[in-house]
Amino acid sequence: MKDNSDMPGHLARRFQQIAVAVFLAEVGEAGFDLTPVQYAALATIKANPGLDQVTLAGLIAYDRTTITGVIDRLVQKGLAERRASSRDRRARELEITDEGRRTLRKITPAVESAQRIMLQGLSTGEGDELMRLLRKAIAAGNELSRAPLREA
Amino acid sequence: MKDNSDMPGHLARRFQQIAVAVFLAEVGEAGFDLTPVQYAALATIKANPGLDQVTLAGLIAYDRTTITGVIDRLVQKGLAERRASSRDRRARELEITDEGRRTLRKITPAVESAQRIMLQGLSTGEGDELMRLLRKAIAAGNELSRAPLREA
DNA sequence: CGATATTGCTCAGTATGCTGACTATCAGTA
DNA sequence: TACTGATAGTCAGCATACTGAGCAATATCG
Repeated sequence: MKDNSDMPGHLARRFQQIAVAVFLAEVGEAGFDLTPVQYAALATIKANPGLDQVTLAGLIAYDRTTITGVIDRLVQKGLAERRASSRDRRARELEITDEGRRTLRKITPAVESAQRIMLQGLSTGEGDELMRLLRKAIAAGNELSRAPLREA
Repeated sequence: MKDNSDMPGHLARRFQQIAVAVFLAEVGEAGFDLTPVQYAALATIKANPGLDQVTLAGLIAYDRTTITGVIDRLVQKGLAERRASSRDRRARELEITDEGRRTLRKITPAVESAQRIMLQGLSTGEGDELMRLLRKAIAAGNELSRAPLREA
């Protein structure tokens, strides 16, 4: 039988597990309580003010049923707002709050530090190559998950 | 601001997301209802008969609080058995059942096919290199998650 | 215009994963 | 042997992720 470490699926799970742990550790040490998922959502809301939930989900490849709870928590923490859209009464327009902006700004060094730590065992060239290969594999498999990436 | 695709953490999450979807699709098409986590646990029980839950968790880098539920479901499906250990009354000895063995045997082609599909966008050499880099990054970060890999 | 299809969002249910706490048991030592 | 610490397992609680269903609103087409 194959060893676990010969299975890309197992390696994917393990790398993601470490990535989340490192993110939470760095961000927590900086005094913030934000998950990787919440961070990505908040940063994307800031970069695309007024976007709706489906568009947000597409931009970061989340399932639309997952995003509901994520935004609930961002709103509950006072970092984002959810408003009814005037153009489409089904949709919700998302905005970042001033506190959300402040949090993003202050949290950035910890987030960047976390990205470095995840790759700490690799040289710079190896880290770049890993990201390139991941991007390529992800692009080829984009449509295979229920939550594919969608351009704006 | 950095793009998502420059963040190893985001790429990790996305690759894992696709890997799970591909696994479930291939295994489901073969007529089985087994998650990647359940598969890894079952295969490891088969390879290490009578091992306890903490050892199993270490071998596949699961949290010990997660493994309880995973084994519950394997037992519930009739694929594994959980027995009290005679040497240590705190511990549970895990065994695969005949049906578990049958399931593993029949599911293997689907699992291997899933591993290939995850890397379908890469050449053979690139796939090998991706796995090498993931293994290296994971080895360096092994102790950073609550559920590090532990040798037998 | 009206029937139909599609879309945006939510919800119930299930399965990882984690934190932190707790019980029962075991191991080492004074 | 009694005390102390460590270990195996479970549990409650929270946060992703997914499936599948449903509701309300919009878009499309005959």
